Amino acid sequence: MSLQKRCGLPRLQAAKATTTSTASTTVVPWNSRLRELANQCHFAEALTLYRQMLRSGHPPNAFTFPSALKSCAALSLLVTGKLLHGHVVKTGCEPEPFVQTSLISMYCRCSLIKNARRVFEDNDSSRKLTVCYNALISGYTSNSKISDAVLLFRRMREAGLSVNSVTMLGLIPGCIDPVHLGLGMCLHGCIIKSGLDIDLSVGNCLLTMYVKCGSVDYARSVFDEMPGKGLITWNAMISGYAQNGLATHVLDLYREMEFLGIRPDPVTLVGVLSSCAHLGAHGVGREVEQKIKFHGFGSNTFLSNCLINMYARCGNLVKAHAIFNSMVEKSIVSWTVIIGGYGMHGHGEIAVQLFDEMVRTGIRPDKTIFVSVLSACSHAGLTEKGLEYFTAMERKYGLQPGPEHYSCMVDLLGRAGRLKEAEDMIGSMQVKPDGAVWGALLNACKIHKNVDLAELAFKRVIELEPRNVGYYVLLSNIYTDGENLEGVLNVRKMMRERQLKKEPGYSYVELKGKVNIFLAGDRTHHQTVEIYKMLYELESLVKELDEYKENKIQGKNEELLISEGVHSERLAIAFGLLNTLPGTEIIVIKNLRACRDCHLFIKLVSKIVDRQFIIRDATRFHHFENGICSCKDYW
DNA sequence: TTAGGGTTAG
Repeated sequence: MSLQKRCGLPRLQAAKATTTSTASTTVVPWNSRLRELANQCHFAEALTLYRQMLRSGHPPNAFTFPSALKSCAALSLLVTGKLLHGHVVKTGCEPEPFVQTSLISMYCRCSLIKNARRVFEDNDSSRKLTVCYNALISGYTSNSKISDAVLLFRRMREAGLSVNSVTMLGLIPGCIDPVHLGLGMCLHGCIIKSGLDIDLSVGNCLLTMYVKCGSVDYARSVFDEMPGKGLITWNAMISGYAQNGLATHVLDLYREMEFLGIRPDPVTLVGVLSSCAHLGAHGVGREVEQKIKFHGFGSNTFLSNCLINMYARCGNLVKAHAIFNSMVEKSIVSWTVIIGGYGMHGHGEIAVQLFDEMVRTGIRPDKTIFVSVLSACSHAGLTEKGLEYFTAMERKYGLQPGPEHYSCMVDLLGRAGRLKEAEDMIGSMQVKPDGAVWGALLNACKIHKNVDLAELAFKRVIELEPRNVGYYVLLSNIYTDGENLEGVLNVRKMMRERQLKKEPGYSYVELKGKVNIFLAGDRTHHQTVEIYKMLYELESLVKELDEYKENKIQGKNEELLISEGVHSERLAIAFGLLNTLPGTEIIVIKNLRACRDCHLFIKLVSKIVDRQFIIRDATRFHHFENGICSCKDYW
């Protein structure tokens, strides 16, 4: 069957299109409508109109093809695109630079770079305009062929063609990988030299490039130096900070934006909410929820998903579930975040029920939701259920498990004490195990005090992630548990040799929408003097407690022999006490696990002052029950 | 009348 018949397009009469012919004047209203539809992203309708146009005997001309080809490109309709190419040739429109550009762009969008190149090379060089080069450069970049894009860029300059902002917008996204940062910086130099840095889109694109390369400081200097910032600029910087885990920077920038009276859009608020979730900044999150209502973004599924995630991570599952229930259209992400929320707080049964309910509503699970549900099973001790889901994942849904699923399974079996099965599962993996898989086994060895297997897991995990301090700490703690001092010293020696240091622990308290961060021994806060005074008083009061004194004297409970010190948690507690009224709930968030010492300190302080303290780990809520962490930390 | 580009959740 011919391509034309397959696509339902009528045979085209050869008709030379010139702007002066009588035929072309009759097609003007068709072309206008076609362009209108394509510009409004009604691509399928645009192609239907194109077919109608041909059937009614109106031959297309050079003004018809760009809109039709753009529609094919947007819908990735390569067969129709090739057919249109045939029409272009038949009507003699091929040399037209605008048509040529549209053809190049269509082939690039359909990932047929060779055809795009052929169109480009087959044409007379005198008709190759900047736009043609731009289309092919952008095509190379979006098909991960950055070196070809650069070669073409050089050729373009050698041909004496002018380079404009769109050329740069085509090239820069090719440098979004840290390995291409050098090239990106060269382009940045070129941009400044040619004065294109004043273009808002170029600035936004450069900023995004630095963000994706992880060079947030460079991104910030581009941001600061941009003469006119648009909403996209603010959003790019906010989501850039969020993607790089710099949540406090996100909140500061959002405050600045508010101060300047710039109205946020849903994209801004997505970045802000993900940072609130990261920090456990419940208050700012609530404020953002009000803003969402105020601006009428309530029906935005992205934002609802972010709100659910934020409330769930801040421990407010009631609110998270209420938002989830109120959503008219729930996406798979909505189900993933609510299931993940219940899972991370140890409510595995609810997570499992929700998963089954989702499947009943006809949503097909994807790989990500299996991570949520498997990890929920693992934290709630639902071992058999987890194994059942893991089998169904491949057999029923045809999803090949990745390392992230195996690490959940190793964790699940490991926590249940089935260490041999966990080890065998790693051995049976179709994909290469990553650090998290061996790390899960190492963690299980700590729980079940299996030193031999721990040493093997440590050996493997260190091969994969030699600079991850957490694993050294874990092994050292395993040795401490087994009273193996030599082992502890060996780990410390290894760390010294490799110049590894444990990441400093910090704590934060959110107050009146501002996140107040403290490091151990921190003296940078503007209330430092009052905080230290308060901490000193608290420590003295704790020692006065009968409970403390009695245990100390009789040596009944070693746990109550807490040490003195300016731990970050204690500074956060003192700060919270200074700035809140009696009866308030103070949530202290930790970046790493809070030490047992600090949990005891909080417990005793709570007896003296009328405040309710909750200490939460920013990423690992499941280690805490009723605000008390069950993990020991000997460092 | 015509083409090429930048920010978004689990």
